[in-house]
Amino acid sequence: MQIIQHHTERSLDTNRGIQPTSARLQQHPLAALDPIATRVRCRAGQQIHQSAGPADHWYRVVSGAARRCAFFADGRRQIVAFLFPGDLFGFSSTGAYDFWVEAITDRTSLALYPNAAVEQLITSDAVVAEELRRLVLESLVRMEGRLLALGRMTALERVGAFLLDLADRLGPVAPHGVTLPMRRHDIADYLALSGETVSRTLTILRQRGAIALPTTHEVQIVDRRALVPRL
Amino acid sequence: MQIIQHHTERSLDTNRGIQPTSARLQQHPLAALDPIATRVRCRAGQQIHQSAGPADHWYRVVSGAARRCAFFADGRRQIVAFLFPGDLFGFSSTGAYDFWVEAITDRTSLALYPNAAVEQLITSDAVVAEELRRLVLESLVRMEGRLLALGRMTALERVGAFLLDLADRLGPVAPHGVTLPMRRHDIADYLALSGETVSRTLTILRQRGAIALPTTHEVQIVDRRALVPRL
DNA sequence: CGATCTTTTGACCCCACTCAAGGTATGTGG
DNA sequence: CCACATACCTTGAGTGGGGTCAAAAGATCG
Repeated sequence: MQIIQHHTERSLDTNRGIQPTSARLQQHPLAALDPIATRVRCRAGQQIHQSAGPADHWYRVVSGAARRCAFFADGRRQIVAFLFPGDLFGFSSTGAYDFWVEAITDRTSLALYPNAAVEQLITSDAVVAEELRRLVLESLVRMEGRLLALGRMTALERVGAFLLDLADRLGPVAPHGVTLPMRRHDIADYLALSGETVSRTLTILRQRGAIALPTTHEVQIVDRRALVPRL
Repeated sequence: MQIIQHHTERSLDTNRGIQPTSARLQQHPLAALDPIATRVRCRAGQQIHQSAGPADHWYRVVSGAARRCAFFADGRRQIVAFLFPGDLFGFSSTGAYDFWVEAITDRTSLALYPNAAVEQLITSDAVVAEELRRLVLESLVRMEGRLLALGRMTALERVGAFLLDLADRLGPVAPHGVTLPMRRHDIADYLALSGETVSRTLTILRQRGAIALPTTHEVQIVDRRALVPRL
């Protein structure tokens, strides 16, 4: 689940005068709480948050990248979501599974918002409440897409869809080149594959001319249609 | 197939007077809208709703059971969720994929609430808004559990977890016996397996003494722990 | 009580996993 | 700047869990 993709264009309100909230939303839904937010910096691999029971904070990724993981007792790992700047998390942390959030890159920084303050903001500010409702619904829809991917797509389709999704999220400006901040093994655990299969699949896509790999962590999308599994 | 019996029986509410919200919530979050709700009855296999674009109604399952499916162009199917009495849906329908909702059993009946009315209720009634927020978050958490299942569980673990989940949802009173309203192939598309594998897996669980199968569609859970993949 | 659909079981196959080895990027100390 | 260590990535060979195809056995219903 990619928790949130911040749609700034939605907030480009022409009426600035009377609505301070919509002006704040040009940044992010919780901007009103920034004065009381805590900032945290992490290095690559560092654990940010472990959910044992309900979270006491909402988190917002400010810069860098993070992964939200679930572990089985025997070591199997599933990455539930990759988190990028603007993404919120923490609100769906129940203690059902062993969820971790870890930084992927050095210099990953986050803002922490106390749960109580967020809940108070939701009840007091209708625009924020609306925006958060939209964000949670959006992450639900994203989740359903991931369900299809993990359930019924082949390795080629999963990797293709992943690259397209990442290109949309990370490079709206340059939609044909993405820098993957995560390792192959992370992609594997995100797509429910093995690291070797991810490698092999990328090689196949390159040989087919669907993508180019200037460096190990840079991907250029050459033939977009070759990556889409027709639904 | 189209919806046939579209008789709008107004809900038979005994208490029509003004009630505090908390009293209404003893029934369900949208109870306040029951007076304007539409009732629909379906037979097995009948299509209830197809999402082409945002839905114009919220739905609540009153009785029976339904499945929410997504289809690929080549026929691959993934059942996103099974819907049972009390479950709400329709709110996460975006046009991204081809989602259908179909009745599983005869005499499945639903209540339809106009989108506009629901949204107005949300903004006007804080308790309802809170309750719905809780429900959406709950379905998000459920979804994350499914992601783990489809991503990293074996066939045995998926079927085991499915039976336990269903027992919790359908038989809180008699936790050791469940009647499965759906066919094997539905379970398969829910768990991202083949129908044959579901059959084989149930046989294995029976042979191991984890479950008993008095009839094809009745399951008794004999050894609960044998069904749990230790997380 | 025959027609049709669903479930079970068997035989075989394939996609992706595992194990393993070699190659490449990254970092560290001299 | 280089030598070395330590990741990480790629590629190959072989295996296995679950898919597909097929047929028989149950269920369901007119």
